[in-house]
Amino acid sequence: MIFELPTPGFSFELLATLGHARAGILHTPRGDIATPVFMPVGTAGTVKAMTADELRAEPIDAKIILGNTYHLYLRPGMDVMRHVGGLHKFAAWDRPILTDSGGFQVFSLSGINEIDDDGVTFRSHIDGSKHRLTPEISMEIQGVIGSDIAMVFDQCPPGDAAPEVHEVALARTTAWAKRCRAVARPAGQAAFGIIQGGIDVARRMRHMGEIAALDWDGHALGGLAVGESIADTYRVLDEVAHAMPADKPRYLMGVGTPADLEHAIGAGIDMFDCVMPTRNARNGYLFSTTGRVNIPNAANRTDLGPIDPECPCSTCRTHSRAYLRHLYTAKEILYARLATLHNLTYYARHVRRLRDRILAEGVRP
RNA sequence: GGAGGAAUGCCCGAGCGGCCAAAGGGAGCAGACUGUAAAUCUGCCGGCUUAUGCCUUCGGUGGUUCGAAUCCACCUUCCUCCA
Repeated sequence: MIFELPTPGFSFELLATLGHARAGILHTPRGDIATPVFMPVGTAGTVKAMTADELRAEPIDAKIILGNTYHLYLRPGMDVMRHVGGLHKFAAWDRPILTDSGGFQVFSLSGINEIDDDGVTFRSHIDGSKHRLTPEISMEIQGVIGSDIAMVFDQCPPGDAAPEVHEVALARTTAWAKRCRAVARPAGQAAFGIIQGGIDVARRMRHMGEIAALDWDGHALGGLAVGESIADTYRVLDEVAHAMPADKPRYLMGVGTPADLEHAIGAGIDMFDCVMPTRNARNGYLFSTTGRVNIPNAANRTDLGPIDPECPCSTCRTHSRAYLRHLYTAKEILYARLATLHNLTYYARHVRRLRDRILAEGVRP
């Protein structure tokens, strides 16, 4: 079953469902994206430590990656971005790119910004200079970046925020979503709305209604895994995800652990992004079917086995835990590359395995 | 041969009478990381331990003192300068 999305060139094909879980294909002008999908995060125009070729090649074979409005706006800046003709050419990435709007930075950089109803004034984390981000500016920047999927500029409150804070953020996010919707986008750029509301299901459902009414190409759940308990995260997913419009892709922003992904897919989510595989790789945390591997641990000092005996990545096929531990300990640059390659492979295979199960055991819609 | 200087916990290195089990850094050990201010950050790091507790430590031996890593004497080792 194929659903045409509002933006020309985009459609969402549902292949199978298994309970609330779904397997499908998001068709875009720059290529198909098999869902559920994990999107590696490339905030500053690079999935840290990886080349575009490595991301495209098996076993990672990333169909889409992320970029970030706030970071790319600050550096290299929009003049450079215009000059080079957008992020695809700049980063030599010809597959789809999704850009986050800078909304998450309203949360993560809350110490250096001021929010008002019109937008957010940031202090650059690079040089302290002041910058303004509004829904219109965010969409304009995402247009210059030339991403395939733009996200609306939202306000993401922390997990422990009071109800009043959520209500204000909700009203703002809806108002900002309408303004984002009104901005003309470059041809071939889709846009997703973002549903906030914290861990209150009723609030979430209410906001979903407000956002879904604006005719997006997809919908995202924002503001989860931002400090609330895992139980709360899962409860919201269980009650909200399957209620999101079924004819459009459903994206859970910023999540999560392999277990989180499995749970969320079961709840009906189609798309994910998270810094966990890349950041944790650099910080010594490697994923394995045999359990987590803290590579700096002394236990790995003389272990000649691979990180994961079942992993087909070149890191696991070529190098031992002992060697990786040595590279990590010696702060060798190669470590970051080998570790990131492995963790992204683990995530890609994890999600593909879950997708295959839905296709094998599910039913055609 | 003579004159100075120095020896501190795994390493480097502060301390120069009590607030010193001894700053700081490194190494080591463990942990955190969820729309990336992160190749970052946190904790432990003499022993026993729940400890604001006890025990053993600052080259060695002896001494001064209520009290010494800190002062004195001698010894050992190393460094610099003069012959």
